[in-house]
Amino acid sequence: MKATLPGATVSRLPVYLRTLAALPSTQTTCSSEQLAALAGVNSAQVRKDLSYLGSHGTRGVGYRIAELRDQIRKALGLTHDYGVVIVGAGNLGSALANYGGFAAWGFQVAAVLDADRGKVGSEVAGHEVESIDDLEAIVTGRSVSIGIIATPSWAAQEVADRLTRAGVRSILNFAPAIIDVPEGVEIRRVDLSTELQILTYHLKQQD
Amino acid sequence: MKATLPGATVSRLPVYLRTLAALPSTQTTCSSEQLAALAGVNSAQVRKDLSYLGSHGTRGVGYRIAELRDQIRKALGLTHDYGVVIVGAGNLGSALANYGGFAAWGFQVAAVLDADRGKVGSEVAGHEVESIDDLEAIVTGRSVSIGIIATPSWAAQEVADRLTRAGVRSILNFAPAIIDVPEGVEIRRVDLSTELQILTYHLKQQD
DNA sequence: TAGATTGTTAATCGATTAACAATC
DNA sequence: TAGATTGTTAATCGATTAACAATC
Repeated sequence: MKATLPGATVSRLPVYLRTLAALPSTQTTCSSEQLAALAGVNSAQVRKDLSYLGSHGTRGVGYRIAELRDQIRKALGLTHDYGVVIVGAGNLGSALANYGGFAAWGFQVAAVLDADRGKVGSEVAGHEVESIDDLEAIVTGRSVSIGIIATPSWAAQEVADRLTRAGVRSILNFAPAIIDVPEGVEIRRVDLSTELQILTYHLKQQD
Repeated sequence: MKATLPGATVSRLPVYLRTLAALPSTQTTCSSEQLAALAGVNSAQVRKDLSYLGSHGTRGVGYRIAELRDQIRKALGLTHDYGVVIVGAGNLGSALANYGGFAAWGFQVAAVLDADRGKVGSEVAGHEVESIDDLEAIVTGRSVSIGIIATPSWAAQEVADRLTRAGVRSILNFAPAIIDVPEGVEIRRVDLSTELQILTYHLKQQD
């Protein structure tokens, strides 16, 4: 396997993984053509992506599904569980905490934090909401490796600073703010209104 | 302005818009260098993106903030309001309905729908949850142009089919499913576990 | 004028995809 | 063998960015 995969390939691997999971369990092999159709991409792209994994399909046959699934999981680092801390116990934080898909992919919610004392102690998705004051202790003590920011925008940068100082190197930011993080920390942004605004651009184009 | 903007430019425009909004109100012009630093991109890229808009900055000075904001809004089609229907009143649907940023950018939640009769009639973010049976009537009657799918995966395709048949041409899909839509319908996917899995890839790379 | 900053070119980089030899 | 499908090449496409003339 190549030391680093192209970024576009990395972002398609999860899609392939979900596509494979949706295949009927009677099927044991799968062609790049079928995978491409289900994932909505080009079949040459599927083959190229998979070739980066050192995944060896069989010419004339296709890829063995079970083997391919394992290779993708390994490439993505999904071979063990990751502790996740959700910061912000509002509607979004609660929705995330309740998200069933977490555990299925090896993500364990280690804690749900909030700055609002009124929320601390209440229950969200089986987790007692804890105080953001304990962020550092929780990150260290519970081996948290991923932080999810579901706070208001104005609080996002400070939360990110505290997370990174505590050793978190991967952050998913749902607040509509651009956040600076030190070198070596990976941050991804999921922004609802950006998505909506991209949609409106395309709506406008159609008129 | 060019008839169509490069895709990458379209997805950066919302970021510029938010960056401009965060600038101190005493500032009236802004250089590509400053905008780039705040948005986290290259300044040549900012200038290129803005040149597509026919936006004319002033050499030696920069861009007039108010004018630039209006041009970006116009380019994105944010000059009028859009009706949005949220399908699925679970945690995620509720979080979306409660999302404050909607109205600020001209998105009006026209309805929140659910298939569960137990949820119909309950209140979510000031909206009485309505039955999914009325989807078509609501889309047509309330001029809905954007559909948000916040249902379980297995229901996502059918909801998309019903939305597009009712005339919706822009869909934001939060269900972790690949959905087929007819030509001319724009669909964007926001997938929490894909984002997390991309983060784990980078975590793995650092070890 | 001198300094600053745009708008645009041209080079580069990375991603996509058609095509096909290799081979099961 | 004949048919199917991979793995990879090479062409193409689109996006990024350094550099700088234009010009406020």
